[in-house]
Amino acid sequence: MGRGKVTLKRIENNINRQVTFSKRRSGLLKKAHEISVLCDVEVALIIFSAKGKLCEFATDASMDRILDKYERYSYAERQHIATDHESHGSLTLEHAKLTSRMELLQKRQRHLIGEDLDSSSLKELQRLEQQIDTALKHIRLRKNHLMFESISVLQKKEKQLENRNKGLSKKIMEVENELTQQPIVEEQNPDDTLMLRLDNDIRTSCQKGDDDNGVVEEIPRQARPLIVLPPWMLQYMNN
Amino acid sequence: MGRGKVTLKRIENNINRQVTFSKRRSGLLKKAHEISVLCDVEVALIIFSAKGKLCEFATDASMDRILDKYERYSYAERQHIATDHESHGSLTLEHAKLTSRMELLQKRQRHLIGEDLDSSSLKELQRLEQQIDTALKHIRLRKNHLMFESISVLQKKEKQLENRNKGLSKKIMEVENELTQQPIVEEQNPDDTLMLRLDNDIRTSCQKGDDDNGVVEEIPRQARPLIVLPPWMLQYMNN
DNA sequence: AGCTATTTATAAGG
DNA sequence: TCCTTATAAATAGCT
Repeated sequence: MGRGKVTLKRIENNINRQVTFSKRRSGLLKKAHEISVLCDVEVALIIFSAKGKLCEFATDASMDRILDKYERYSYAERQHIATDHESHGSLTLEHAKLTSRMELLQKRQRHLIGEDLDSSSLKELQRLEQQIDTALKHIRLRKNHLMFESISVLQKKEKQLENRNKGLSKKIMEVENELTQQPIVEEQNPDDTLMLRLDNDIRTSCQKGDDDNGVVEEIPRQARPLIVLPPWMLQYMNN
Repeated sequence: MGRGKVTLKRIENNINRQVTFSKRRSGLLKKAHEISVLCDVEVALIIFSAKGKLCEFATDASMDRILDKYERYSYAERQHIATDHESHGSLTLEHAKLTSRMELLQKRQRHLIGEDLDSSSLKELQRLEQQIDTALKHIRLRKNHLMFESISVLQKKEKQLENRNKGLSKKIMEVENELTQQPIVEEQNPDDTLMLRLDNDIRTSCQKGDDDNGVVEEIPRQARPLIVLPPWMLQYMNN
């Protein structure tokens, strides 16, 4: 339909192709619309221009509904054909992969927390035991590190507070001496009464991780500071 | 284009509508094909007849690729509109959920094997340690169970073999005694030389799981059978 | 983008 | 559903 006959072949002239695209695109959209109205059917039309611009038409059922329907329809068809497509099929495929991977992870996780072991062989159990043993070492190492860190921070704070208290006491004494015959009030850090000296307890409980002997951060017994623990930390000392 | 002008309105005559649909459908498909070839663009056309029959056309890029592209394209557009569709959207949603869940699982798994602990607090580490400790107990319990089971089976077999050997020896002796002056051949199960008496080793190594004392299946020292291990099992006795 | 000669699509009828 | 044919529509090549 036009002054010349068309051969079904890509139009090489860039401009011509562009123009023809424009014209035919509108024609196609119009016809899609017409058939949908005249014949009362659902139509979805998607056109990507060479530059990647999207142009679409869909019956009022809306594009998504139609695509959804299409997916369900064609899925049902190829349910057993198992054709692997890259894109959409791959989402389904991905989904399946993820699900199975997840199941594996969950199973492994159950094993790691000591559940569901009935199906495991002796060899698998052995490997599991070793892995968990190593894990335990790492965790205790990290825990000890955190605890000692926390402890030394607290000790520093304590020192600072004590020093400040001394300074304050001194000042008060001086002030009181200046004001003749006022009774001397002894200042004491109220926290001191709550602190517990737990050097030995810590040393034992932190090393309680039996096999850890070679792994625990070794702080030489003599070099290690006298550790003073606040009571809330006691819970972390027990297994 | 036809003998009469068409008005854009649903064709009420059932037959006519059906016929027109048929004709226009092929026309539409043809035009879709033409534009895709002539203008070198991607086209996807989906038509559902009134009866629900599917009719489709897609450039050789394949329907799925184009629909996928469309999805991505339009997803980018409505990224924040957050329209929830039933199937398609939910597949994507499912996918996202699965992915994030998986990441969680993987993270937890890393923790369980003692990796990636830097971000964990003291409290978390404490819980992890307890959980793993429990897991270790369960695993060792199961391992011990399997080993003792295997051992007792082997012992039974050994007994049977020994008895059979005795019977055979006896028989041979009798036969030999019958045949005057034949030299006596001593029969011995060749496996006997490979067996190792490891009662003590087992008892110590199986209980080596330190904290297990209260958990290990207690087989009273005296009631426990003398355990004879085949050499291949030795590897499972060491940590 | 608009024009128009021409090709194409298709409505109506069998 | 397919064929025919008159005619409406679409559009190629120009401007």
